[in-house]
Amino acid sequence: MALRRSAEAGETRSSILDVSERLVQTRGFNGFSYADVAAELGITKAALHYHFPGKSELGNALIVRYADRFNDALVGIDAQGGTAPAKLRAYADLYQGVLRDERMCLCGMLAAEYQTLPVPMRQSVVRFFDDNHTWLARLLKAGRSEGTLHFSGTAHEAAQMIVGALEGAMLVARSYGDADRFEVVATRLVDELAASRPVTRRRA
Amino acid sequence: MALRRSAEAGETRSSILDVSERLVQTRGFNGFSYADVAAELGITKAALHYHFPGKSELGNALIVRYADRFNDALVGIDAQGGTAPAKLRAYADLYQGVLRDERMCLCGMLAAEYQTLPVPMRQSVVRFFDDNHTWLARLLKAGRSEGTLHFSGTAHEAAQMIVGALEGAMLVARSYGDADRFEVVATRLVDELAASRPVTRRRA
DNA sequence: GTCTATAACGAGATAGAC
DNA sequence: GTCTATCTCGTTATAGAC
Repeated sequence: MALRRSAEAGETRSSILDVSERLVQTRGFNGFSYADVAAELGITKAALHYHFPGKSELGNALIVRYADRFNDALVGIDAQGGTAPAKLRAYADLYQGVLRDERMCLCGMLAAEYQTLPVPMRQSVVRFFDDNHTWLARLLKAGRSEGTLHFSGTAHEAAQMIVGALEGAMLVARSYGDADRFEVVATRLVDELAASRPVTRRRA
Repeated sequence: MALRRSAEAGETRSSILDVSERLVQTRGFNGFSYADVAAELGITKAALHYHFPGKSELGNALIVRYADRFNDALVGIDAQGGTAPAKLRAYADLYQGVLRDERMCLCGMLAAEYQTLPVPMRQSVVRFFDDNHTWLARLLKAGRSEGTLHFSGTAHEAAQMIVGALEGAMLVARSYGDADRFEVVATRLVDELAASRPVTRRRA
């Protein structure tokens, strides 16, 4: 499809990852093929197999790169300072950016297909969620300490809820082709946590 | 695989739906085949095509049956009375029951694969979510009126958040093979809404 | 209603030339 | 690094016998 300029320094490799990533995020790991990627890049399937021996290796490389990029974004949020609620909003905006591209979170998509994934990919997906939970729990603890975030139960539980709520909101919003649906939920979620209110209840 | 007794009154048809439903909920619509279903039922693929001409028809029948069953459950919750928070908890328990079976919500799974689905299936998926939002919004409004549920914004927005949060919690919990993760989130969600607290904030 | 048989296609993957 | 050519298998689907 697209014209082919001569490949330089891992350019093909990253192009393959770019196209595959978009296809997985929109169609799922079981919903795209080497042929799709090859056609779009104007190369052959055999060339793909040179860079990634099998779909399993390609899939795992996708998750690792995605998780790295996501972690970089989290570091960036921490680096630029701001209040805990602002950081939480920035976190939600990461998801929103994905959805505005008409994509599902890569790992949210793979979570749906989890039982059909090669084992290495499964581990990478779980690691992605673990990293998110850890980062969020730290943010939530800090926010609670400084009195800017309020929630019941442990920070880790709240973190799990946030990740789940954002992933689920993306999942459903995509069926409506309506990113605004996500925005409403994300705003509610952040505002609920940032709202000043008494937290006077039991834990689960 | 399973032994075959002679088919009576639509029994084969419903067996096909049962097996297919489980396969879609665990592996996805693009992750199962007629061969899988046929093997498990001990019949041939050709027999499947007699009952459901194509995968599209089978898929749509799955959603319709699932949505009907879900709606029956909602009617059941309404029928047995109880407080709005109790009904909300019962709603969350519907999801939990699915997850304890190591399944994803059928329509949550299909939402992930949305862009690869035949158009009739897409419409049925959206209808499922619409029905859920409608039912929940009605419950939320009633709860707010009687002072047992508290939330900011419109009931419909809150309903969208609840559906998304439950779907997302299922999605992630399944990757951990840990239904308890869902339980924690569901309990938090219900408790947050049932908690008596001032609602003194702006809408999104 | 269910079977056998087979068509038609696409998937993931490999060998070996350039 | 990329190609052509090919292989093997799985998938959806149909024709026609029983």
